[in-house]
Amino acid sequence: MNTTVTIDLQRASQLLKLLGDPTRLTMMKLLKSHECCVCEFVEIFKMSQPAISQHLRKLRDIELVKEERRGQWIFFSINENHENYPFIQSILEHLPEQNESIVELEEQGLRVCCQ
Amino acid sequence: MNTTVTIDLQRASQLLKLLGDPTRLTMMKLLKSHECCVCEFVEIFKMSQPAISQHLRKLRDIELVKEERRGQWIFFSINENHENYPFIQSILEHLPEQNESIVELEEQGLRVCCQ
DNA sequence: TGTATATATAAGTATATAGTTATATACTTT
DNA sequence: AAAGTATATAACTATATACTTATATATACA
Repeated sequence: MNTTVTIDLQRASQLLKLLGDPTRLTMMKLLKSHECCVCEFVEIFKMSQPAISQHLRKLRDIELVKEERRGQWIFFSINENHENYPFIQSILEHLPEQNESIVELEEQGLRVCCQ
Repeated sequence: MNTTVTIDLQRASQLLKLLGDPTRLTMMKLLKSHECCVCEFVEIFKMSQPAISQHLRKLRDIELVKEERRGQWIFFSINENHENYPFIQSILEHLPEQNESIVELEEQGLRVCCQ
């Protein structure tokens, strides 16, 4: 009896295509352990705000990430309830931790905290 | 002590981008358990020979697959010695077996055997 | 040697993708 | 209410991608 959950090939390739971009893949790895807002990503990736926003939209459209507004900021986090989260997680496991980017942000006083 | 082997993010996204195409992803899953030649893929995917050949070239360029000529045919197989094979394998594990395509080929007498 | 089969490659084309700039929207603060 | 900050979206552009068709190459076989 085989109880392994498999993912439809079309679906899997769609997810892999989305992760097949260095910016989005790094975002996912970062979000795995830290909530981040758009302006933090702008700083981390040294990319324009619209470029970051568009990457996040793709991740959100397929519901890999959730967003939550807190005041001016919109915080993004991993959607652990995603149907294919185990698949995503098994991919992210192979990637190096990205804590340095967060530490750098904190050192520069650019980490957004709005509690 | 953390002994997990991680993959550089640039490298990982490059691999994921390659797998982020339904044809190539299915090819990889098929090759995981069966050697196949170009003309078999042409039949399975109902795609033109150059289209198949070009997908296989991308997989071969990054050394995810090996090729071996036997007479007229060139057989492709998974490169289990690829540096990132564990990563690739952990992805393919989540995909449904593609044995049906092979069985169909055999039923139609289109499976190439050249021993 | 000539013809058929299998595969690769080159060149062209349509579409997808990732960025850009400009502008709109939403919230905060004064 | 006005100005500032954070984010989203629209429109545009350059490049990448996945095909196509035409042709070249390699092997098999009569």
